[in-house]
Amino acid sequence: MEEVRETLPTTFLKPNEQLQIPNVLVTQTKKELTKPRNPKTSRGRLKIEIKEIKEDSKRHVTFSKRRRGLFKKAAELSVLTGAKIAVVTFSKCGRIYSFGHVDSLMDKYLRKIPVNLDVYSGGDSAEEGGRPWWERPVESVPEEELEEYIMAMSVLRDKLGKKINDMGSIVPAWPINMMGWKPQMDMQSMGDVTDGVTRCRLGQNG
Amino acid sequence: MEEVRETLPTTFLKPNEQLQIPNVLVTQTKKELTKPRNPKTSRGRLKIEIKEIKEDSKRHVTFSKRRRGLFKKAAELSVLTGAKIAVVTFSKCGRIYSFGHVDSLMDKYLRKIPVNLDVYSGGDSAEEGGRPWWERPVESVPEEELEEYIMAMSVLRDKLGKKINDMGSIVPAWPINMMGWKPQMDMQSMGDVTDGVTRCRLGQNG
DNA sequence: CTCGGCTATTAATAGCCGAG
DNA sequence: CTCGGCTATTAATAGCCGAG
Repeated sequence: MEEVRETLPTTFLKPNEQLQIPNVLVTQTKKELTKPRNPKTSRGRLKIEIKEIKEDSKRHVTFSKRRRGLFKKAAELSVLTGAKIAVVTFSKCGRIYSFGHVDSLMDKYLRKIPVNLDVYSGGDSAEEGGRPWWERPVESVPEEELEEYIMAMSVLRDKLGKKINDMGSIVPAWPINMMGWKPQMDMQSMGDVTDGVTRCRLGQNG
Repeated sequence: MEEVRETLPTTFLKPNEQLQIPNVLVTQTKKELTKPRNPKTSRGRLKIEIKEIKEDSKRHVTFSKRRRGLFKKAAELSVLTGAKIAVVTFSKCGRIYSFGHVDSLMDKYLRKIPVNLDVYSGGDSAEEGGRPWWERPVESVPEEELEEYIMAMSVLRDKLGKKINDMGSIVPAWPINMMGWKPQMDMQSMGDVTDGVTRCRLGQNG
């Protein structure tokens, strides 16, 4: 694997901090500073069970790493097959990361109502039904009932598309950079929707 | 311009065919049928360059395989970190595959205007700018201009969410199964938008 | 032609350190 | 505490084969 110096800055984008552009020079310096590792320091990649990681710190790291991996995969797939791909991830803390084409639109309007639609009952009753949630059918969702709303949204989306097409015809597509966004909503309203969310990062500090 | 052959291009999910649940027994049988492989038959995974695959057949296979891989990754990330993830892939032929939470909504309304928004100029001028499209900034897109539309969509989305929340509170989330969808639009209208799309699978047959 | 299944091999990443 | 960078190891997958 080559030394991909990701220009992915400031992993999580704190509200008060400024974006810091990483210098390539620093990388080299850091590498020299770290003392050569003992031959058997790392235990290598360990096999893990696919279930929710309880420890906040660990989960955070995993989210960050795997999200990057996921985006890379998406990028590769897009280039290899010429497909258009959109990926959106909502972290438990409510942070939104996105990647891809349609994504740009997604983000823009999810920014308004981030957690509103994704109402979980609370815990992870995911695998209790015998199958994880992503393998369950959608039969239980009455599609017809939603048609009217969807139609309306389609019309709006159509307008939106036309407008953008009009303005930004220079750009092949108007993607968004890999980047974290803090949802622009108050913690209060978030608390209304999902109870545990606001306490995501407070468990260890408070 | 070639003519459309009578064979339906539906490789993935013919409208008249039923989804077939794979039996475990069949697997065993097949394994027995295949003769034991020569010790050095497979060359193993070969390193490939990340650029568009020209051969249609090969690209198709890659799309199918890597899409599955991507969805699996997304699923794992979702379970491990408790994040909500949505992934949408548009194949070059216009087929839509989706995965995840928000996704369900995405699909529903992308189904109406699939290729409309993702107007490519045509070819792959992706990497000409020095960077691939997904690493470019979005500065060139005037966000403010779109606010009104987005606001309108947000309102609609809000309503939609409430309605769903009202109806389907039993379901923890209303995901969509991994599944291929043929976009429900005529080839004509597709031809209006992107010129090359309709000729996706016709190059080798005619 | 088109796709699922099979391996050898590459690519992703879990845990660990060190710095801030 | 929080995060980037480093390896040993697991997980994904390119090409191939056989069936429909």
